[in-house]
Amino acid sequence: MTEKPTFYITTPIYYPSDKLHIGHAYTTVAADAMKRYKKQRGYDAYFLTGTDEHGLKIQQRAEAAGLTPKEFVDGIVAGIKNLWQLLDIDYDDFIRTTDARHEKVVQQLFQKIYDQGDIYKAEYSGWYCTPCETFFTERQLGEGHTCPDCGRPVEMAQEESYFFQMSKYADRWLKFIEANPDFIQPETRRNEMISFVKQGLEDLCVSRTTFDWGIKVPFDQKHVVYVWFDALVNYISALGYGGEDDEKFRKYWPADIHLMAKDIIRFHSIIWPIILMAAGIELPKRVVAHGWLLMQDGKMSKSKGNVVDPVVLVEKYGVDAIRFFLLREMAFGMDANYSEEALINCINTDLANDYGNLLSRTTAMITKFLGGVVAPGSEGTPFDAELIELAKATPANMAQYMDKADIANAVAEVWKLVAKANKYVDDTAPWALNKNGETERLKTVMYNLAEVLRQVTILISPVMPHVAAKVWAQLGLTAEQAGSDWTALEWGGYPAGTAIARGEAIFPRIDAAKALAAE
RNA sequence: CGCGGAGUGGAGCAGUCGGUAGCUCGUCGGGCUCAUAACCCGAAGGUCGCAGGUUCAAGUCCUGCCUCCGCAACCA
Repeated sequence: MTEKPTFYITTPIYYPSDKLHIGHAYTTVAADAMKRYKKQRGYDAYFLTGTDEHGLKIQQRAEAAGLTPKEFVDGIVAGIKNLWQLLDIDYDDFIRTTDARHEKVVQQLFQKIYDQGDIYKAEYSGWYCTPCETFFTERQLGEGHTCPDCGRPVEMAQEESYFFQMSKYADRWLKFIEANPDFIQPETRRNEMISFVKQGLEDLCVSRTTFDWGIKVPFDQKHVVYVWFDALVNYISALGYGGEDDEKFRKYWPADIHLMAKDIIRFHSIIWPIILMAAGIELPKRVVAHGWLLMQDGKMSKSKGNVVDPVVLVEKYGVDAIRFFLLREMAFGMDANYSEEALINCINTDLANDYGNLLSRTTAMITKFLGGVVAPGSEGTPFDAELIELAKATPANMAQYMDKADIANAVAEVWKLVAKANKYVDDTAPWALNKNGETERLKTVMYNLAEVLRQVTILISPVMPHVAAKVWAQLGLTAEQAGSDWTALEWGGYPAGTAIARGEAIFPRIDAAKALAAE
């Protein structure tokens, strides 16, 4: 037995200071769809997500709630795992930065890099808000040098910190990026990162003494490891890097894709690779940044009170519909506008009218005209050839985008086939064939439609994991007969002579006025 | 002169090497009647932010300007 090729994909680890919103859901759903797609194509795909649980903000939130930080994050993490279950996220591992396995690796790496002289002690100075115990950058400050959180004036303060000598690696980083033009995607982000590094890199502050909810610096217990040196390491600590059992690390690293939103591309494409360079570890293959879901009034944020809770949407519209909408609407790397109207419109047109209705009209005709049994007839026409040709080309068309993490266009390719099938119904006019008693021809048409539906459903199931079961039931197939991976895409896989079973609409149309009024 | 992105028919977006401006939704008209008032066909609607420049030819390249958005290290 030959080894399957591996595919390792990650989402960022989320900060559990609050419930997650639809944006987090987007990142995770996208990663999940890519993992499922790779699995379909025969890869040994591994998908990691998790939470970044340290830091002052968590400590403060916990205190406010009268809990220990660990108790506090345990509660939030339970909610996050629940959300991923609701969204059908098939992750292979969930790393928490409070896991012992993670803390060990962070300390080990910190020590190693310190020992080789790339971490040094110095004074950190910045704008400090004493009540909030937080440093802010010039840009983060409010009017007249005030704290963006509490609004009180901030002051210049100093603190002893450890610094990671990133500046030393800037040239090596630039050379690496030049040699690996696809490392950062999309290209506009790559250009952004290059120009950022060319401006000159500052050394990174990697420890703090102003709070203690974090991983202790191994050789200086006063200090706690600061954010990125802690969080980013999750991608390898979860694989058992540096431990006695590092089988997963050897198998899956380097990661194929680190997926994230554009705001944290810098950390993943600059800081993380440089940490790895310093540690002598191989770099990931690609860092992919997607855009944001924007609300009518701009960026989603707690202060604007415009965050969208994915749980509510899933309960209202169903998992498949939400997943489909997110992945279809968001053009690769770009921001997209979110609105519930757009969501409903997407469900009604793409899912109900195009796909759902295709299944509905197909099963109705098979039932009415052919007594509910599908088997190919003996007569074909150029219309058939055209449809079959597109069906055969669609997987490759889809793959061309999917392999670039451009899910929206990948879905669009599948939908071209759905549209073609709807047109095929009009072109062939099965009701006329029925009237004229052209049974052989009619059988062929209906078979082709059933087969296209089978193909489309397999192709779209990484995006909508639930829909297949419903479609198979209506097409009279068991999951085994229908097939689930790309080897099942051979044209003609629908078993001849199958009795179908008409059913309820898989995606009922939504009355927009009513749905929105029910807010 | 801090950095970057965006400005294309009513809305949301494509436009690769410069060569008659496309897609989805919406609107209007027609067709069909198998279907979830769904499907199919057709039409209207754009001086491609503004002003210059290069060119036989510019949404596409160059210069300047205007508007909006994001970003400097714990908001996907």
